[in-house]
Amino acid sequence: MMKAGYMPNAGATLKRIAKKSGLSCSTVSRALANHPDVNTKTRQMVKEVANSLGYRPNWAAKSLVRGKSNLVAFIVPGWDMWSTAMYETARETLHQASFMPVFYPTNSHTEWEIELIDFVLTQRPGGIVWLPSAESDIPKLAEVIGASKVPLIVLDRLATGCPGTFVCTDDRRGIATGVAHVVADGRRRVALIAGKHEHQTFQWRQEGFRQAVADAGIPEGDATIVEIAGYRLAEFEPYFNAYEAGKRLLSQSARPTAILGSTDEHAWGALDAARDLGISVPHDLRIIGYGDYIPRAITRVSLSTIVQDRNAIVHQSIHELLDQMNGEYKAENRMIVIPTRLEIRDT
Amino acid sequence: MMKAGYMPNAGATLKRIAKKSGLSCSTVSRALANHPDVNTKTRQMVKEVANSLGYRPNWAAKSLVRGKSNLVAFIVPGWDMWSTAMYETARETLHQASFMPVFYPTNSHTEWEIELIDFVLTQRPGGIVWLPSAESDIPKLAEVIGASKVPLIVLDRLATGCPGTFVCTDDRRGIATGVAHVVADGRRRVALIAGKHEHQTFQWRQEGFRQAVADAGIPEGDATIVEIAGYRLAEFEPYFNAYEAGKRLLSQSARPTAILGSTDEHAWGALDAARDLGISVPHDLRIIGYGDYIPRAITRVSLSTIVQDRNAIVHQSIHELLDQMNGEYKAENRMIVIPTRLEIRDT
DNA sequence: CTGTTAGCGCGTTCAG
DNA sequence: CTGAACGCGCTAACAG
Repeated sequence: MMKAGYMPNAGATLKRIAKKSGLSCSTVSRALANHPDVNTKTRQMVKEVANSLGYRPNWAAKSLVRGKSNLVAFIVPGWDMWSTAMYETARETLHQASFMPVFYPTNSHTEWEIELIDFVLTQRPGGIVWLPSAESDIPKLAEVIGASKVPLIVLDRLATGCPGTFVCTDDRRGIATGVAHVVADGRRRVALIAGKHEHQTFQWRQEGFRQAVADAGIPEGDATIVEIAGYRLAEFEPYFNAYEAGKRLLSQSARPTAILGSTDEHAWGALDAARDLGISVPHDLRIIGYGDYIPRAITRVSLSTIVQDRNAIVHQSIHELLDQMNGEYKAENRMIVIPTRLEIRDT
Repeated sequence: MMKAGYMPNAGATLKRIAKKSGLSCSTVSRALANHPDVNTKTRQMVKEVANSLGYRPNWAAKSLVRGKSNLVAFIVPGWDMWSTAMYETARETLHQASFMPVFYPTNSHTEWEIELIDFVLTQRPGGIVWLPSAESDIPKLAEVIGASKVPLIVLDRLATGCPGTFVCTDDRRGIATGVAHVVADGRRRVALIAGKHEHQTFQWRQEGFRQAVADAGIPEGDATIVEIAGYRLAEFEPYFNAYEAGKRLLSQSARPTAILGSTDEHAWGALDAARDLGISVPHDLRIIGYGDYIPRAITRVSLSTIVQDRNAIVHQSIHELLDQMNGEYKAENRMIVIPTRLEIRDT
């Protein structure tokens, strides 16, 4: 019995189609599923009846009987254009494999991410692509997802003890490329504005920075790392905090001649700090971001950045996920590293 | 029988909990649903067992037996930050009403939007919030959704024959406010860069413009409307096309001294055209957008714009939707108009 | 090629 | 307060 309010699709169901066309449920089911062994005429007829009734299959029933659904859940930061684009890119491939990508935006609030993942598991998805938000309690969530045995891809983070596949970019080398570039450009006082979260990937970016300045023979005092707090992308916290950090850095007597960000937002904050202090970029200051997910069409300045190759990341992820879903299990904690590419633009 | 690949939650189910705790399914069901007439101790025990088994209810089964699901589907342009923010705002309210908001991003491709809506209906959602993408075939889709009898809110568009509630901003007056402002500022040659789609809401913006310039006594030749094509937000088509249009407009001998956009992207395109032509904004040219959904933190220039009050829109929409879902049906084709507010910033 | 039957996991009667 | 039985809409196994 429908409860109240509305009667979905006027209650068009297999049974009703069966009755109206004088067939059995199974035949109707087979006809609509394009099962081979069903008379072409029958199929035709069934489809017409279904159409006339405005039939739309009941997804819940299908998932229930199958023991799992055809969903592939993208649990990703909602405000991050990176993730939206990723979803977009993944769609076609998944669709061909008759999976339905669904986008579950997180908002850098751990409690919500927990609740969301809980709900997603409730839907028995065929697979999960997870880009943990900066604040999420990765170990705990990883355990939960792990226990559910759903095929899992974790993006841009490392979650030890989590049974999925990790797809990251080469953080250390990425940042190092940026440092090498500005050093080659004659900048000998460099700074990194780094996010203050403990995710492995951000630590690697710091490591890459340290290593690179050491390799370049830059004295310790001339290489600064500023850790800033602030996670909420939606409120642009990383940007605003980086702005403040940038102002402080650039107000020093011996101010840096190059600033790298461990994300694009960080670099952007520094860029605006430079503008407001009247420092000319790139002449007096080089600025390099990391990620390439700020839409250039509306920024009026093209940020130079270490590009994370979205297409490669997504293709690898989806490929890997489909493999996992097909049971072609590869190994525990497989890790796929995607190379980065420095792209020099206006800064 | 689970098919293959994985066994969701190690197959923890009501029955298994029942067996392990020596109770019946129904008791377990009631206990977990916090049904009042169940012994407190029993409930306690059941919950512990459930927990130890890593039980997670099966969403499909629940939806199936209920005849509909607890989903509220947001079918909205994925690249539009407006919609992400909206989803975010709606979340809490819906959650309290024990609905689960789910975000289904569209991409300005009609075929995909059709497919998506088809899928969403398959999930028997409790309600739908729909912001039709620029290219979508509104009448057709409206009919489909209408036939499903799912409570529906349509945002920022008008879909005649569609049985939902419309929530729009006051387009005519909004644009008119913008025109009045620049005229009061002494600008007597004004242009509107308008999207070339036939959605009612964009027509209204054109109407508002025409009326306002007439009211201001501006001669016909000094008021221009440029219709531009290009829908795909993800590729910033509106921006790029507006940029070209802006260049053309501003290269005329008697160039406009104020340009309004019928969206923020349009205004932004004009703004960049002005920059590249060396025209000083706002001194020699005023530029006003519509919408206020370009994130100011990364644009380096704050666009003056006619603000669509997101909060009001969302609150009204969700309120209305919940009413509809509770069966408090109001009228066919109710229309809610949210006032706009001109906000003057850098342009 | 088609019909019959059973059961997916859960909520909901109706009896106790 | 608890249990037994039924059915939601659909697919799959087995007969014919």
